[in-house]
Amino acid sequence: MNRKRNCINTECPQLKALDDRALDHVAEYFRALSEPLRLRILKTLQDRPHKVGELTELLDCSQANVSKHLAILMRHGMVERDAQGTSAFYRIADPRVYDLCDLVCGQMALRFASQAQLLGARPAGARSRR
Amino acid sequence: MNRKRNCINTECPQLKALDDRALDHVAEYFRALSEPLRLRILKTLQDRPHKVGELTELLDCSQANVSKHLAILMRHGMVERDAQGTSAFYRIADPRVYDLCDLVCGQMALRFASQAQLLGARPAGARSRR
DNA sequence: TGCATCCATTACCATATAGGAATATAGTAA
DNA sequence: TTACTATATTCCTATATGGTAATGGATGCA
Repeated sequence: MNRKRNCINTECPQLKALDDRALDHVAEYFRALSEPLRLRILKTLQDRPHKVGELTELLDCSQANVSKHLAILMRHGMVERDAQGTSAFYRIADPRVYDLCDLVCGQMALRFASQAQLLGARPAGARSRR
Repeated sequence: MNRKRNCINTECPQLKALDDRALDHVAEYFRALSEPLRLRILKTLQDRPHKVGELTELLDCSQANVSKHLAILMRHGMVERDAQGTSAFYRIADPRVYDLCDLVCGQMALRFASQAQLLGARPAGARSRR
C-alpha cells in the first residue's frame, strides 16, 4: 500500500477519522469547486489578484454572477477580498486549492488515457458494457 | 513559491493549462465528491469492498439511493463493480480519491484552527466582519 | 450637492438533483 | 415454469442553485 501522504505540515485527519458532520463540511468544500465558473475564477486569480470588473470582462459574464461566486469562494477561505476605493480586489487565500485541482487533472488524464487505450484495442462500434 | 507537486507519476496538467471544456470535467469530478452520502460510501469502501445491501444497512439509507450514488461514483472511475450472483460488490477503483479528501480535511482543519484562534482573541460577541 | 462608478444584494426564474416509491431486471432455487 | 432475492432504473416531488435583472450602498469626483 504505497499510500502517499499529501499533507505534511498539519495533523491532517483522514477520511476514516471523520464523523458525519465533518463529512458534510468536506462535501461543501468540494461543492464550492464543482462549478466551472468558479474554477475559471480561481484559474484567473492564479496569475495575480484582480478586481471584480476585470474578472467580469476576462470571464465574459455578468458582474452580479462574478460577485456571487466570489462570495462562495470567500466563504470557504479560498480567496480574500481587499477593498480599494470603490473597487474590490480578490486574491488567492489558500494556494493549496490548486493542489486539489492538479490532482484531479492528473487523475482525469490517466483515466482518459486508459479509456482511449480501451477504445483503441476494440473493433469500432464495440461497447465496453451492457 | 514552495509549490509542492502532488502528482509525480503522470504528466499531470495544471489548472493553468486547461481550457474551458477540460474545466467542465474537473468541475464534474468535484461535484461527484460534493455529496455527504457519496463520501460516506467512499469512507465505508476504504476498509474493504461491500455489497449494495451491506452499504444500505451500514449507511442507513434506501437501496435505490445507494445504487444511484454508486452509479455516479462509477461514472467517474472512483469505484468498480464486481457482480457475483445476484449481488454486486463495489470496491475502490482509484485510491487517490482519498488523497483529495485528506487534502481537504487538512485545509479545513487549518482553517478551523485559525478561526478558533480569531474567536479566542476577541471579546465575547465580537463579529469579525460586517 | 449631485452624479457616476463599482460592487453587493435581492428577487425571480429555470434547471439540476437528492430522495422516496414503485417498477424493472437479473440471477437463483424450487 | 413460478417464486424469491438483490440490484438497477424510472417516475415524481421538494429543494438547491446558477443565471439575469433590478436595486441598494459605498466611494470618488465635479
